[in-house]
Amino acid sequence: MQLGELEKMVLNYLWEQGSADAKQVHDHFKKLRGGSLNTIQSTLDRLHKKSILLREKQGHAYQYRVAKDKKAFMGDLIRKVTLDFSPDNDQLLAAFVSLSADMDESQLDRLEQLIRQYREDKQS
Amino acid sequence: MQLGELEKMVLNYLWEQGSADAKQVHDHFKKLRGGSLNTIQSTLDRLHKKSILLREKQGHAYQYRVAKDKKAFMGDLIRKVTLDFSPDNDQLLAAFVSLSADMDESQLDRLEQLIRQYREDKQS
DNA sequence: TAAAAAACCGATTGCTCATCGGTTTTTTAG
DNA sequence: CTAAAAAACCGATGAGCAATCGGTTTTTTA
Repeated sequence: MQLGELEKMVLNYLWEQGSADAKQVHDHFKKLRGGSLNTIQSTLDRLHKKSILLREKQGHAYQYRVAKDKKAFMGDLIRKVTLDFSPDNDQLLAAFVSLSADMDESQLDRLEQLIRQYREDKQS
Repeated sequence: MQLGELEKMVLNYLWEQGSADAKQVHDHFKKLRGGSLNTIQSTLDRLHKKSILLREKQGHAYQYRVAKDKKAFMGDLIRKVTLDFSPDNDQLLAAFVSLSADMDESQLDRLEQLIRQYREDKQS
């Protein structure tokens, strides 16, 4: 399962908006990139079939929203692209630190803080 | 740019071996999954064109090796799939911690240790 | 220098995303 | 209640890319 350019844009829009129907999404994107309502419709449908979007009939039209919040979604994405290359978490950690090569002190602080927080959450 | 199944397997093999020519790669995979030498050849070529593999004529045939080590490669991969969803690093960090939800204490320890080490390396 | 090995080229197949026309179903307004 | 409008659904087309491999050219080597 692979995300296309429009799909990614739609996801970002839906995270911003919380939820929206096809028309709203189309209204937003027709200025930015054109394309018919049908294209948006089928993109929403594709994402829904992939279980990335949830939908619910709210009055007349389906309201779509992303099933997971952004950080969980990104976490899954990272795990997915990573899994083919490292069964264990150790190399994932190493990759992450390598990725952090352009992070500054404050961001490393923040990462440490997140780890602490995560440990606390875990305890409860 | 997107990696296929065979391409990923070849990459893993090359990280294990350090380097190999088409024949060696084919010998390895024909048991596991069949396929002709030509298929391996063009897969190596495709990866080479993508600049993921380096090659150098060593005697008769090209020796292929992965341009980056595994952790740098994975780091790049993570950054790539992530970039479409978060311009800033903050959400990447959050995603990573969310991904870590199934990590145990010892792995969190290890992550902290890697951060410390990274900070030291940075200083020099 | 001829045979063997390797590299290269190009065609085919099988995905999947993007796109949209047309049809059916549902909603709504008169 | 029914006709028009809106929304959903269906199916076709085109583009892009990985996998596959046959055939040809180039290079190596015995």
